[in-house]
Amino acid sequence: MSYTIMDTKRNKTLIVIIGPTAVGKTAMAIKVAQHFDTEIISADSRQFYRELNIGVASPSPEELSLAKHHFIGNISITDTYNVSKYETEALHCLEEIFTTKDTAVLIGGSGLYIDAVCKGIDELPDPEEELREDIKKLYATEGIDALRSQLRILDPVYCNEVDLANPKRLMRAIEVCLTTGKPYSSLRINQQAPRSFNIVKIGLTRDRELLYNIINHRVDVMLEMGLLDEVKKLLPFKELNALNTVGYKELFEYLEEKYSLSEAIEKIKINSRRYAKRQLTWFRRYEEIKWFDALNDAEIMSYLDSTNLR
RNA sequence: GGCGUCGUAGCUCAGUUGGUAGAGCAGAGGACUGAAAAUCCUUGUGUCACUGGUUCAAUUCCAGUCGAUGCCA
Repeated sequence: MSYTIMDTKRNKTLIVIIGPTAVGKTAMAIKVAQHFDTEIISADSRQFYRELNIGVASPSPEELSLAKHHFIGNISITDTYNVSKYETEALHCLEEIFTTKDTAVLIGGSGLYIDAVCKGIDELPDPEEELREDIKKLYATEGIDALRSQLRILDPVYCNEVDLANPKRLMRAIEVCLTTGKPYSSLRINQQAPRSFNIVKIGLTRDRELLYNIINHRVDVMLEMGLLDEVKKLLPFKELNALNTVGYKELFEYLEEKYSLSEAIEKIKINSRRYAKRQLTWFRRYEEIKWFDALNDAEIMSYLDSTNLR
């Protein structure tokens, strides 16, 4: 019995492709998927939304036709979604793929979502909308000190670990304490979840200055492709979390005449660069990862082949 | 060509009544457990344009040179 399980695990591999925005992940994922004749699971927290296309650099219809993609445009900006749901769905999807394939490709830039699939996340309650609204209100009216003193009562242990300047962290902790009746810290076990497949991580990178040039240029291309029209249509939804997104929030400000179009475009470029930088910071802590120049497909393929995937 | 103003961090500029300088932005580093393209933290040494002069000491005062800019011809 246990023999079968072990044997199964030995034969299934998830190839995880990560890297900063605009580095060329989409194209590489397709090549890898074609090479191993398999499917792609996206871990991009903005490409989930079917209403967001140009601004989040979703794969084009042509690209989508080259390999089967999952989690691209699978939900709407009005849906409530989170890492936990994603983890569940992605694992189901993987299981499905592994019934006919030995390999699958996970690709994306959202570190938290990558980790959810690779390591799992702790059992925590989903937010209750009313409670979250109440806590937000507390913060809005009484400020961050109110959150701190509230949390100090509910979970003094977590108070010593958390960044007390970060309102979102404080609000979530309070929320979890209140819904479970337990301290948030007692539920944060951070235990590696068992996974029935092997994981091979490869990171795509490029020279920083070059990457920034690519990002800047890609923003201009997005505008040429009609990003502004896409954003105009979404203006009524600007308060949704899904639209608190680089490329959209800046153009909303332009449409509301808070600054000029060229200022908005410059801000999109700056925020995209910073996003890339934050992604790199996150990915740098991965130890079991091999980094490649994003253009070096030959080397990547031979590395993947040599890891005995087939 | 003449007169004036300016030349300080990658950019925009402040400042030093003479004791070698500081803001914003950009950039860099970091954190990250159901909002994550989110949210938050840390981070400023640079020939003070160049060459001389005065001075114990010049980025600061003086002269010249170069560059930018404005006005006049």
